[in-house]
Amino acid sequence: MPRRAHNDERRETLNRDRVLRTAMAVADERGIETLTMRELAGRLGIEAASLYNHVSGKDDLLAGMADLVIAEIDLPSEDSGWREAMRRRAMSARELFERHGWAAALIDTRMQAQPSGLAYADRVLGTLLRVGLSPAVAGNAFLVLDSYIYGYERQRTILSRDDGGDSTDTAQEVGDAIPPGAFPALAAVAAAYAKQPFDEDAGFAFGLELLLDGIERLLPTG
Amino acid sequence: MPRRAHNDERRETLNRDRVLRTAMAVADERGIETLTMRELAGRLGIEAASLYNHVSGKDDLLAGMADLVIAEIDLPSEDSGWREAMRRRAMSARELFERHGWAAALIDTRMQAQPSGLAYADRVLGTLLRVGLSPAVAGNAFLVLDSYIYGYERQRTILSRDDGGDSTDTAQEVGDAIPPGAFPALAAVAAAYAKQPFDEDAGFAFGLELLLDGIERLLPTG
DNA sequence: ACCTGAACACCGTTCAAGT
DNA sequence: ACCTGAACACCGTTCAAGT
Repeated sequence: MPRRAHNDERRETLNRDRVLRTAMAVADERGIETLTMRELAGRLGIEAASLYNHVSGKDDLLAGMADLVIAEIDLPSEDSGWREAMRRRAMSARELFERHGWAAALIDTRMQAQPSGLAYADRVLGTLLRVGLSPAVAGNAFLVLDSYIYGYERQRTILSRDDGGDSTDTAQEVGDAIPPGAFPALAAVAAAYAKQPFDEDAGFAFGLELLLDGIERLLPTG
Repeated sequence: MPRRAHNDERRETLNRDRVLRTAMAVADERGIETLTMRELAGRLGIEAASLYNHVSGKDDLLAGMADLVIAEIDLPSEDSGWREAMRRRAMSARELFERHGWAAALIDTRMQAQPSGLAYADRVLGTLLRVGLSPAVAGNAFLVLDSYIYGYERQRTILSRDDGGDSTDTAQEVGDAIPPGAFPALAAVAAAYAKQPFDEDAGFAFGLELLLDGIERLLPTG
């Protein structure tokens, strides 16, 4: 019997954090629609009713997951340039959605209600204020950027099916599903992507840089 | 007994369309989260089980609602300029969200699976192809624009609470909720909006025109 | 062809009872 | 303080039975 195992956390101790982490794991592995109180309890080796000792209900559970997931978004250090800072947080959010496919939907609904959401907004707005935007303009820039960043994720998932298939497969399927001759423009685009896959990163950067250009023109020095 | 009433439709006849329209009315009035099969059936004066004669299940019900709601988006006539066409459909989508607050979430998930969604995509892509964009570029432009249009709706609803209160009230609440001194940038922006309300239309147009500018630069003649 | 009644398998949640 | 067992009010859905 070792005095102290390398792994110092006692796995048997159940607390709010372990409940939330396990819930995230369930959502990652089997999808957030399979996350029920009974399923989560089973994973933790307890009864569903016991969960209410650690979270006040399912809404609190989802709020806690949102809080943790927002905290995973990497906010670049304050000394990097504002434009690079906006680019990096956008990229970080997109990486987050790769790890947690359910995150975008949760963040949409609950961003502003979580402590980590306030910290996130404050850091972003602080970066924009520091380079000379007025509070009102900074707020607008923040709104426009995040509309695009989070909106892109939703549209993107429409394009490439949830299945592992890449965008050429999806384009092929869409192309096949179109009644011949009915939607010529859509068929042409689907055919183009079936031949050459859509570059999601480049597609995202295209819109992002346009918005950053516009914000840059609002800076006092520019 | 009149040979034929002005109102030719017999209100008693239940069919898929009337089920879908009633479901939309429930979602409009009480929110989509209150739309249950039992509630809908009650509105129609039948039992929940009878709904399955007209829709194959709740998923089919939501798909049908999405199809109808996408069809409400006004696609401008083909002879107007591409830029005006993009502007008009964006405005039309935003008006749609005023009528049907639940529409954005449904459209996100189901746009591409509905006949009206295919028609919508074909019309938009057709407009972009006609002014000389390649299929691949047109697809990217479509994705970028719709990311912004639908993303803005989600971020906007975060800003202005679902309650009737306008954005100054929300800003005031946010400002009050912030621990004093903790989030100075966020507090400054909230204070600015508490004094002067955020202009949602102008804020939306700011980002939209930036994206349209960028797309315009990709045109062969530009 | 359309509707009903009753049931089924599932939810989130509550609460008295245990330890 | 934390867990269990059993119940409650609700879901979506199925199906035999009616007309």
